Amino acid sequence: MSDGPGAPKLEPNAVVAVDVVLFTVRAAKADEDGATDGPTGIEDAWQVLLVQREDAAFAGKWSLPGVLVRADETFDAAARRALRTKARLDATGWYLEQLGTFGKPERDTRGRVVSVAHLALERSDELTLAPGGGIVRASWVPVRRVPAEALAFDHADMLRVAINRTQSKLRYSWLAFQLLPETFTLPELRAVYAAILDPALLRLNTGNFKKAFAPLFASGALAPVGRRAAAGRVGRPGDLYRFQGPLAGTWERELPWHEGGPGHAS
Amino acid sequence: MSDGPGAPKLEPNAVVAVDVVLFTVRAAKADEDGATDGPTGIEDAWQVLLVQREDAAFAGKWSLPGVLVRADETFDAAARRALRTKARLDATGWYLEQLGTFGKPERDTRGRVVSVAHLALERSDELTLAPGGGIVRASWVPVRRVPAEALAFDHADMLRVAINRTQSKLRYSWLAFQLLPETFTLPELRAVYAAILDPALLRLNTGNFKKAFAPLFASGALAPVGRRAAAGRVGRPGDLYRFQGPLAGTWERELPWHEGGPGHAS
DNA sequence: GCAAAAGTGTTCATCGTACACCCATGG
DNA sequence: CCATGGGTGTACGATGAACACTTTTGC
Repeated sequence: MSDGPGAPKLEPNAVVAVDVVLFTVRAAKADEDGATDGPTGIEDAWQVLLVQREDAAFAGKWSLPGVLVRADETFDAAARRALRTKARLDATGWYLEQLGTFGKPERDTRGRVVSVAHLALERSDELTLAPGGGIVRASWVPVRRVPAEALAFDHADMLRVAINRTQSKLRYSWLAFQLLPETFTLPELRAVYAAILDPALLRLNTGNFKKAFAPLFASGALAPVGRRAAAGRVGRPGDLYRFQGPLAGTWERELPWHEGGPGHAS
Repeated sequence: MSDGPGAPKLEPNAVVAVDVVLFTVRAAKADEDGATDGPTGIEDAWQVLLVQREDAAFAGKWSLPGVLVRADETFDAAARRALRTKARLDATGWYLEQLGTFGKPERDTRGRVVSVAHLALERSDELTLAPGGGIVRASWVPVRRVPAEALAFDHADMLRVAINRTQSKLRYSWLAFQLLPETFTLPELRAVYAAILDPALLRLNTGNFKKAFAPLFASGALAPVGRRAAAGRVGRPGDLYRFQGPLAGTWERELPWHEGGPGHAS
């Protein structure tokens, strides 16, 4: 609802906040925990930013970075401010979209708090996290290892919605390129899809993977640069590519590999 | 954001409301305007509920039904209440989902009004509209004939989002059945898709249309009843079917007919 | 019986998957 | 020079679109 202009001011009836689910894809850290990995751990490369607040009342609880929305502030601005003040991240220009609004009457004990959840995506190679005001810790946590119980409020619900949205959107949009550097190799691109959608994609034939992007190559949205990718440990380094298409665009058709990974025929 | 429990009450900083975009598919009315139709007019069958408020300040403006959210009310409940109090519709059990939240600081002159837009779908054969409190008119308006300028506030934005969401969701979910009676014919089902997605679907071969629902027939979610459909003007009446699957489910694959209608080959 | 509309089955082209082969780098 | 991994091209099978044919109604 929204009422007539010139009418008397309305009485505020709720507290409006924003929370941000910031995803990234980064090498699954083997530090800190030492060597606990069995397989490659590509599925742990998909990570989310979580913060831990000072309040003793929240001992041990993680939460998504969030702030109250200011009087003259858009949701978008508030979401970026949340990243700045809670994790010292400059989110200017980052991909950011609204996820949905969570407003169950009992979700916060301090009154009717309505939170507009947002989804943000950014590559994190060059980012450094630092706890902001009222925060003791800010960390990247593998999405699939987030313990739902350890999240404050209904942040587990928000995360679940963010996961679903990201996975679906990866299928019919060019979201993946937002998680890669300016230039990247096809194997790196494949890693993003594998981390978020299905690890089995890593075992998919390289040729078939490239063919899925044929329309992008045709339209020039995805263009090769110059060979070398600073050779890795072994094997031929991948060719470098650059993405220069509209991020918001959608595919004409869905991506070929549906859930369950490759190997459907025969 | 959301802060610690046991903390002092937070000061409300905004007015939270809900608005509802209620869609239906009904025979494009030829009344009122007399005979203005050239072609079939199937695209006018997709209609949205709009109301006109008493306030002189809004002379001539249409808006989506909406209400302020009460202290202990969920968004869902508020949205259904909006339909009840503005158009005398009992929306119990209707399909209802959250669309997104609109909160630009300047969208309402009476303060910071944040509106959670909702999408509702229901068949309207047995519905009767009646203006509710503060409303002078409640009408079904063909979606493609809604003049953006005639809508109050940012309701045109909400409608646009609702249109896109409905069209996409029609492709990978069973939303269409929500707009049909208990039993219906395949031609009626096709009419829903044609009205919302593409009129060209009406010229699509009946066999191919049915084949698109093969997985539904196989799973038993879509089952035949008994032949007769009370013969129409001419031609053989369609077989009657009943849908009894989960509404929220999604397809394994996308629907075959992509935008642009049939006739892609040769 | 003729036109119109619903429903059934078949054919053909397209596209996704699998597979075989070539190229480049590290040890 | 051999193992490993990236890149290219080809062949087969599944599926969607077009079409020919049957069934049922109104005039």
